[in-house]
Amino acid sequence: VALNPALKGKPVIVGGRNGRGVVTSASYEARKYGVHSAMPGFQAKKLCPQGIFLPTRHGIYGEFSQEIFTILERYSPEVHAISIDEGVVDLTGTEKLFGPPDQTARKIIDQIRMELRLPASGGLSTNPVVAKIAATLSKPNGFLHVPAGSEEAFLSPLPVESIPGVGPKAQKELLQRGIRTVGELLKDPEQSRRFLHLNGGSREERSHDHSIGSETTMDAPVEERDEMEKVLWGLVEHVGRRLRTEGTYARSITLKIRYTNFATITRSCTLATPTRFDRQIFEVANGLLRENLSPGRAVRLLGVTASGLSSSGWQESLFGAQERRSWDELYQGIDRLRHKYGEKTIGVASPRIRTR
DNA sequence: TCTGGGGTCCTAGGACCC
DNA sequence: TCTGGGGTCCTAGGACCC
Repeated sequence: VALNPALKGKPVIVGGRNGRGVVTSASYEARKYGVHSAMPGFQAKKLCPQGIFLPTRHGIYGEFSQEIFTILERYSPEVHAISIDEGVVDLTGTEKLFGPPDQTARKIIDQIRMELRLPASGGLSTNPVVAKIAATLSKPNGFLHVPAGSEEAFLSPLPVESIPGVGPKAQKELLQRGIRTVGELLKDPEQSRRFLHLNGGSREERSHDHSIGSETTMDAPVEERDEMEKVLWGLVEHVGRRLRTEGTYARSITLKIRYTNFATITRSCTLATPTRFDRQIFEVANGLLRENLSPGRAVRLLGVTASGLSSSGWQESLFGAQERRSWDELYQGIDRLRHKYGEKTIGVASPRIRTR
């Protein structure tokens, strides 16, 4: 709607076109028909045939995301991204500059609405998790303040699935113990520890081990090894490029295979030497494919993920620093050419790499 | 009509070390 | 004679989030 005001008030469904794929997002008008994110496209079409189906536009989302965080950072240096469109702002100590936190929070939300013409909601509390729950409850376009001291009273009547991290499985498990609300959960110390991380740092504040991955569902199931290798190369080039632009090396490579019956396996391999180079990543991923692919079964998805990332793979490297540097230079050149002339400009001479 | 793609976190078992 | 306890790393799978 920010880009096309004519869509205001219409049932808009992003993603899930052609019956393939799933819904990424749906406007409130579309949700009235039961359409929601992660729903298969054909189902959304059935529920809401008059829906306006739009393709996803990731570049645009990233641009809006940056603008959102630029606004958040006007009010505090302590801004933590929870996702592409959600952030936690620590307003501790900002009273002298901006006034009472609840007024500041409202101002932030207003600025996002006015400057970016995006709907925005927010929550304010003494704890990031409580603030997030409050923000979710205030949707759409609301604001909810949970003052200090009233946190427990606010949380107690809420269903356990209001807690971030409590999904259908956990909800069912808790129900079997007779726990429906957060208040009931709070009476059970063991279950509270499992699901409610109000102290000791919120989920989004804990240190995390980055990973960079790429996966794709093929247009049609693939049985030919040659074709799988071509797909794998595309994924590896994507991952390799991202490793290089982020200046990191990966110590582990994980291959993901999903068969047509949706059975999914992952197989990983940790290297002696961290890498960011397409050929090496491909060697590892293709080796994992060779060793783990069930013969004769058609594959619908392949994925490659790099993890155990570090910017300083050098010390532990078994490679000579010199050799590594020349590889780095080679791939810098490849990335420049691809950036300048397009992705198809330069590729490997042959996707068949001999492994020793 | 089949079910995306990007991630993080947790668990559990086994190898290995001291 | 039949087997401790603590810790780390690696692997695989699954829950969950947006």
